[in-house]
Amino acid sequence: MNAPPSSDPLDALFAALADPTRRAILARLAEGEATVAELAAPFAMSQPAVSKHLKVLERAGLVTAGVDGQRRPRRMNAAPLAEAADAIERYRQIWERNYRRLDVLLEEMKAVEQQSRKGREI
Amino acid sequence: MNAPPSSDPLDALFAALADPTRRAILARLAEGEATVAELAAPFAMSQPAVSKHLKVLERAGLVTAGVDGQRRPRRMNAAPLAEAADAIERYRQIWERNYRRLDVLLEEMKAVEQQSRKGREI
DNA sequence: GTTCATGACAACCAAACAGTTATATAACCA
DNA sequence: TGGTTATATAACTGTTTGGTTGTCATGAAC
Repeated sequence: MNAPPSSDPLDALFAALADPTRRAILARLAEGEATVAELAAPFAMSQPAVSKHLKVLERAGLVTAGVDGQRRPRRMNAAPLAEAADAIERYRQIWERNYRRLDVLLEEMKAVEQQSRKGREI
Repeated sequence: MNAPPSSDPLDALFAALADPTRRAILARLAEGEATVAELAAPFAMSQPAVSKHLKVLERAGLVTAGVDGQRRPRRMNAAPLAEAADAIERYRQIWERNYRRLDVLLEEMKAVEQQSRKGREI
C-alpha cells in the first residue's frame, strides 16, 4: 500500500545513459554481442571499471549477460530505450500543446490588433 | 586541436533527466512558466534544494530563467529533448539493423534445415 | 594436474551529488 | 526608512560514483 522510496526505473535508465563510457559501450553492443575484454579494449580504463559500467547498464535493463565457457558475453536489450523515448516524448508533447496554445493566443491578439487598425482606418 | 575532457552535452542532459524531482519540475514547467516558490511547493524539500535542481536543468539547457521584479520565473526549453530523443533513436536503429540481420540469418538456417529434411525424405 | 585466460568481487580513495541551515541580495510595500 | 518577500549563495555533511589495485573462481589447454 505504500511504495517504499519509489525508485523509478527511469532513474536508473537515464543515469545509465548519462555517462559517455556507458554510451560508447552501448553503441558497441548495438552492433552485436561482445565480451568484457572486447568492450574494455577501447578505453584507457581497467577491466573492473568496465565491469562496473556494465553492471549499471544491466541494472537499467539495457544489457544482459550470457554464459559461454569462461566468457560472459554481453548483449544489448533495446526495450528500455523505448521507455526513455516515450518519457521524453511525453514532456515534449505537453510542452508543445501549451506552446501551441500560446501561438493561438498570439494569433488572436494579432487579429484584435488588425480589427482596431481597421476601426481607425474607417 | 585538443578537446579538453570532452564533456558531451548529452552527459548533462541525461543526468538532468535521471532525477525524479527534476523530471517532476520539468513536467510542471511543460505546462507553463512558474516561479521557484511554486516549483518548490509540491516537494518535501527546502527552497535551496529546488534551486540547485533548477541549476542542473539550466546547465542542461532544458530550463531558462526570466526576470520579473523579484521573481525569476522559469520556463522550459524543449529543444534539448529532441537531442536526447535523437541519440536514443540512433542506438535503437543500429540495434534494429543488426537484430534484423540476425532474423535473416535465422530464416536462412531454417531454410537449410528444410532442405536437409527434404533430402532425408527422398 | 598446472597453468593460463576471463572476469567477478572486495577494499579503498577522491570527487561529485543532494540535501541541510544560515546568510546575503534585491525588489517591493508601507 | 524599515520590513517583508523571493531567490541566490555559502558552508557543511552524508552518500554515491567512478576509478584504482589486489585477490579469487572457473573453465580451457597443455
